[in-house]
Amino acid sequence: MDNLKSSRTGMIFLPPAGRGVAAKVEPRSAAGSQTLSRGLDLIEAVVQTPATLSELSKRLGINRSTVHRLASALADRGYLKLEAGEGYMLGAKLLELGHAARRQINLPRVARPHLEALCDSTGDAVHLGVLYEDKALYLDKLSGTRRVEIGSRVGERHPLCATGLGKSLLLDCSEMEWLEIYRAETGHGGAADPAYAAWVEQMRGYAAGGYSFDLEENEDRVRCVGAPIRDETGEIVAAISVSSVAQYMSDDRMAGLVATVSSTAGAISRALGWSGR
Amino acid sequence: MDNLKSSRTGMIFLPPAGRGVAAKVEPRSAAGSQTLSRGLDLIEAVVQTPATLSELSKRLGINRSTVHRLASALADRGYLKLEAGEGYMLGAKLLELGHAARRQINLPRVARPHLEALCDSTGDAVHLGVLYEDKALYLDKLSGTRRVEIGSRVGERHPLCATGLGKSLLLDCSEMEWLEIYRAETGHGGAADPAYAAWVEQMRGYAAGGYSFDLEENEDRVRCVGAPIRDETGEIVAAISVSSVAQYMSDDRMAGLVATVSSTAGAISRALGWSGR
DNA sequence: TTGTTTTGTCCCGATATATGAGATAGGTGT
DNA sequence: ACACCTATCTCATATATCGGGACAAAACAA
Repeated sequence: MDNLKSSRTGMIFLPPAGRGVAAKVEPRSAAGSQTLSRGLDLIEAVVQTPATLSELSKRLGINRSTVHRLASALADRGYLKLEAGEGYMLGAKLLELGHAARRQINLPRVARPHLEALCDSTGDAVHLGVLYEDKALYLDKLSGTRRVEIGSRVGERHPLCATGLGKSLLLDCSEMEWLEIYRAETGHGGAADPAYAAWVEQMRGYAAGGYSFDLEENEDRVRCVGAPIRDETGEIVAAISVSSVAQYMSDDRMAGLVATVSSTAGAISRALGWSGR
Repeated sequence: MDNLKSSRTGMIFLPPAGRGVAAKVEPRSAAGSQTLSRGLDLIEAVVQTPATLSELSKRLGINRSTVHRLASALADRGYLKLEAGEGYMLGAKLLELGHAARRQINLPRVARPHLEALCDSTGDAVHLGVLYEDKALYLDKLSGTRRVEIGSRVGERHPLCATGLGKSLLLDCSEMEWLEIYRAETGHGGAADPAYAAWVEQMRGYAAGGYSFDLEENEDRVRCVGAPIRDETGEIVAAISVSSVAQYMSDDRMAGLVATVSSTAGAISRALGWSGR
């Protein structure tokens, strides 16, 4: 049985998370404030699965009394909820705060420092973009330190199938969606189209590796390395790319850039609440 | 200017929240643990707008040193983030926790106790439902204590336009959407249709009041009072209704039930992170 | 430039505060 | 009936928190 999903609201009602065996969680650095840190440990100990008081006490290595005091304080304020027969679980306040956080955390500002670091370390032009109306919309651009300037501006929309950034936005799509998008963008494509077959073959490799290349496809003599940015749901919500003219972008250098770009994309993802990999 | 919204991901990038004058926040009950409570106060103090150390110190009436220790502890763990020139703002960890909370909090379980209380206090049948494929899908049902049984089951799908529960699911829709849904469901409707005009007139009243009635429209001799349930975004994600045969549902009694049903719906909404009204 | 007022960060003694052992009460299952 | 599980409460101890104050750096004004 598939999950019930309200077609209009998009809210999903999942079955209660299973009560698997929870690994002993190593409490984080008690930096600064023990009590506060323990309280946060408590919240995070319940992320995977609800737990009773003594379970939490064992996991965190804290006295039951202390756990009780902290947990009830958290429950009083809605950060946890004591469910009868289930123990403590995450509370509704966290939904509210998560929503508030999403309003405050905006992608361009969060990404900026990471993009600057990437630009400094590579010397090339760096782009940030999102999917918008079946195009890659550029939200930020940093010119590299090379002589040559890459001709692109914030606010411009570029093709999805022919740019490194655009391809990264599509890495999680199904092959059916790839076909649909490719057709919409190029006007051709299909099982019999050799150009499409080659493109899909490339995309499979990119999807498996979590990065993407642009080999002078969109603009002559311009090559890019792209990587996707994910939010707290794991969904791809944006992408970055490093671009330069072909003379600075040998195959070897591009292969080496993959790790760098992926690492930056991962850091931005984590700043958006992503907790994967 | 409208906000950029990725058509595929649905993620919205809002401009940074304005730095309005923030009212002095009265710290909640320091029940149990002062340190932990203050830490949580700190988080909640930056929900509306980012704030500097001394701003927070003033607002909460806590020494700057203490605020600094707590705030850096929170920042270390991602609950807050110190943005240069902006002060402290909500951190990415809250996105992660909000997402985890959404997986744990499932509507039927959260709603159950409230529905039971409502059923006990009214004596009538109580339903919980969501929008699913242009119908109202019943997720839970409690039979009342009356002799007569309302014939409906969990898992059934009922019309949107002719039930109290269904109408409540539609309260936030635009009039254009109302027309569309009404047409799809009844096969008629339009500016010239007197039945549709009357229906829309009723819906306007319901939308303004935040409740809905079913006056023997769906099933003969059955009347209902419905109210919408909202999540942390304020969106209507479900609805409840109280149903009984007409002999127990005088106009006066229905008018009186509005407050009761709305109150229950509000309580469930708050358990889903809603912070409105 | 210089002076003024922010910002975040750090230190350290006094004491308020969190801690944890243990006891209690209410369930649940055998 | 029992044993064993919850969550909750009390209280003496000492520890971790508190807050005054000092600091460097940055932002701002003159």
